[in-house]
Amino acid sequence: MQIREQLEAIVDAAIVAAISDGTLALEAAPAAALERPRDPENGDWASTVAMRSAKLAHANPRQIAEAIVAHLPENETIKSAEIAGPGFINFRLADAALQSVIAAVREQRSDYGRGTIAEGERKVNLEYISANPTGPMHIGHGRWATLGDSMARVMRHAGYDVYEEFYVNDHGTQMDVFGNSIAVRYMQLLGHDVQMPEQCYGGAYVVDIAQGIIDREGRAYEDMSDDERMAAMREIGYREMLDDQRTLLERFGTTFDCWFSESNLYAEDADGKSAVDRALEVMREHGYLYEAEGATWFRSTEFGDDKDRVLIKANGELTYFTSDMAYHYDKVCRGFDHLINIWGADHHGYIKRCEAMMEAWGHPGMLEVVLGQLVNLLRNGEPVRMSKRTGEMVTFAELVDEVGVDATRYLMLSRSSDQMIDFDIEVAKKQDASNPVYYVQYAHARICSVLRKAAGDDAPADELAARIVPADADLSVLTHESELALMRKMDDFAELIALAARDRAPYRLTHYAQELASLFHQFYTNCHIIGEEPAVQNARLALADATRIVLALTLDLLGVSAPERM
RNA sequence: GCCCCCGUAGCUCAGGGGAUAGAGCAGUUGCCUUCUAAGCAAUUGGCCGUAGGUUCGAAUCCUACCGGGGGUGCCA
Repeated sequence: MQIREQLEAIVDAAIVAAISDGTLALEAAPAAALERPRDPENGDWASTVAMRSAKLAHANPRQIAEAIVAHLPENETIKSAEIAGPGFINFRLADAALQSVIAAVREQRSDYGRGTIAEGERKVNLEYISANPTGPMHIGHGRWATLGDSMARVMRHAGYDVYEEFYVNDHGTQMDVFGNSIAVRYMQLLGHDVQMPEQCYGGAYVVDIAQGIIDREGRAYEDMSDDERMAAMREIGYREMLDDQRTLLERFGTTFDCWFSESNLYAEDADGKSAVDRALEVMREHGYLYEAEGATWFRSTEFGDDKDRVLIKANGELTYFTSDMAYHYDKVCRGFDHLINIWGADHHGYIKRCEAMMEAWGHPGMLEVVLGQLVNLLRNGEPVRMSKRTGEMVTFAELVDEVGVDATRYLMLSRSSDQMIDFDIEVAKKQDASNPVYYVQYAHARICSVLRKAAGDDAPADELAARIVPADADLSVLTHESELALMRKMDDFAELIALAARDRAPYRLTHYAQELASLFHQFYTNCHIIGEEPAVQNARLALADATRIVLALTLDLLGVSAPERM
């Protein structure tokens, strides 16, 4: 049990006791209302319950606080409880209570801070990136990749059952346009005088794809009809783009449980019906479809949307929204408790209609859209739009090539998703103190170095720790302020995970990692480890090892590596 | 017009209704013959955009306004 939970139970008991013997005039027991004081002078934990319940209890907060303190049961957790200011109850923890964190971390290892989520909320579908397979991913996709991946890791640690999904938009006219773009380039490269039509994909990568086809298969497609050639090139280009995306994301450490193909929504089953047909049917049964101006509309204004939305255009084609409706209907049918989509801020106008369709099916609130603000790419403070190599938009792949996975992930994650990011390539590349990722990794590497030194050999850190740090080390000698501060911070971990998961806010872990690293560096400076008398050395090694475990775990949840040497 | 995000130190940003608003960077100054100086310590720096409201208590919640960014297709 976490220290906070123990303390909460003790305070709850005191409140109940004060109420039952009439000292406190309240009908129901208020919550313990514990928080970490900003200033450590005010104790390890503080309760604001006295001030919160002053009105209901018709008493002044300090009196209430006194009543609660007087009823605190015997325990080994609290060293002192004093009343301060307008009615805070400031608790100081017994050293032994704080020290128990070290044993807990070293025992639970990568399970430290794991939580549980109740059935009925647990199964979550998380869809993110979903870049079109018609071109390379850009910087924004990099942000969603990092955010989605880390969110999944953090939510899993908090106890959610997260299913990660990438929606592949491989249906629709854009694919034909893409195929045609490659075909035109192909013919041009073979010396034919054909013009690239308007609204085609003009990027250099399209030429690369066409050249690749020529390199592998030569003139095999030269004599086909335009339609046949377009269809063939569409398939080749699609495979190539999808492979590129998968390869890059794997290298970036982001994997999916499912790559969901949009075209599958149009595949007919034994009854000759597709997922799209069925989704439309269900919506019609619910009575939210109508015909007007030759088109079929979804009455989304019923649920607060600005205007109704077209599903079937007057020319008989389906809109993109119809695909999305079928896709989400499919997700609902697959039995998730909750659906989360990560979108760029430029898609925010699309949210209302999607929420509307969920509500129309009787699942209000089931879809949650996490909007991420966009990324501005800079180099030395100057905006960069163009890649030096291609003269086009800098791609995500180029960014990872230049900056590296760890620094890219850390910087993308270090800001709240509703904060716009100015990503400066040159700053990201710096391997010095201005780059927080190295500060955190350095703390981890430093601990590993201490373990190596203490053991006298170069085995991996886990092995060294198991060998040289006794599991039952006497921790009572750890009473230095920088030792206690480190333990307090580690005790905050479970709560951090629960909050970061709840708020879909993995960026909080970057701040935590920096704080923990900073506290370790202070401890390292103030408290020597190797060469102290054995009891002290063992206890400090245990503390350092626990810090190593929590740092590595935090970095892992961010998808950032924890190097043992730097 | 309507919708979303942002406005806190010179810069980039934290701040789950609580005490004297924090961190990193940048600036200044110290600390390596001892476990990694990619480190530590000290110091400079604030009408929390403005005005109201709710509250015992507001940077935090509500309303209006000001400033910056984005969105508002029978496109995909």
